[in-house]
Amino acid sequence: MPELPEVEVTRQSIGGIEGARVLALRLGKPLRWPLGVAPDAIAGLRVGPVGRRGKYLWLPLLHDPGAPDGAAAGGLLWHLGMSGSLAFGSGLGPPAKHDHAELVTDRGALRLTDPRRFGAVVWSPSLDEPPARKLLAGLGPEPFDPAWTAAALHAALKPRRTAVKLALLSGELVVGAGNIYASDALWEAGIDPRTPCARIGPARARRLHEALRRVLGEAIAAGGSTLRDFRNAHGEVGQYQGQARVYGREGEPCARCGRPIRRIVQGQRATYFCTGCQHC
DNA sequence: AATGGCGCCTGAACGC
DNA sequence: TGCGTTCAGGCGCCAT
Repeated sequence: MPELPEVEVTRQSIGGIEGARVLALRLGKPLRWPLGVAPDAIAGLRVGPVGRRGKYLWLPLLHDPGAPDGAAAGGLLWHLGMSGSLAFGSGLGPPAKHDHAELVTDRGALRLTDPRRFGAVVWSPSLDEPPARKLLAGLGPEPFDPAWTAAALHAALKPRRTAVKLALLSGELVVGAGNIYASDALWEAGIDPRTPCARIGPARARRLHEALRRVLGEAIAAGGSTLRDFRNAHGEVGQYQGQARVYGREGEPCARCGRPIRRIVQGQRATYFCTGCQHC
């Protein structure tokens, strides 16, 4: 579930953890990557403001002011993988089968539930040092960064020959669009998902730039998409799936031209689009 | 260098 | 309490 909107909704819903003191970090079955630090080593640290880069969450952990070793101790990089979600609260109950990480604080526990265990919690001394530096290297620009312009998108498209849908999924053009929002943004922009990137000129790049921001922004406002597992940290489902343009709507009429929406496979992933109003 | 494909895991839905 | 197959929203790694 988690693409940028779901991760951002999660970030916003765990804001209450800022300022909490870490009591313990408990791990269940192995996640995608090892934690990289002894869990005991972070006890006593304070949680700073939660950040997001692409589909990663960054939970800064700080020493108390005036501590001899400075303010920033490091932080935890969280990734929700394909099936992860976070819950935060003081009454979560005992961990269940798919709860594989839990940061216990004096304001409640932050718990990662992740059936498929493609998610991760990784310690890093900062975002600019390994392992965070390596994990975040190669990520494209943030879609809502004012510095990310239509011209920048066009320049990033120009040297690529791959299909634009696949390029969007790679996160190199811009971060955050996964399978749902890549399909929907391309419908919004009227671009066939099979179009080679290099064939997209400035006008269509501008439409795609606008479409990505619109679709991702609407999805955040809708609380994300809940196809199966996703919940925000308060346990609430998202609503975007009900307003998706094309994702998951094979055979239904296109909202713009009425033709049936088609499903194809690109890079072993489903792509949904309208043959009537999306052009190569 | 760029690109395409694989595999990590588990659970649900489907066809037989 | 049927069983085997297919599919699922991510992403690092490998071979080409």
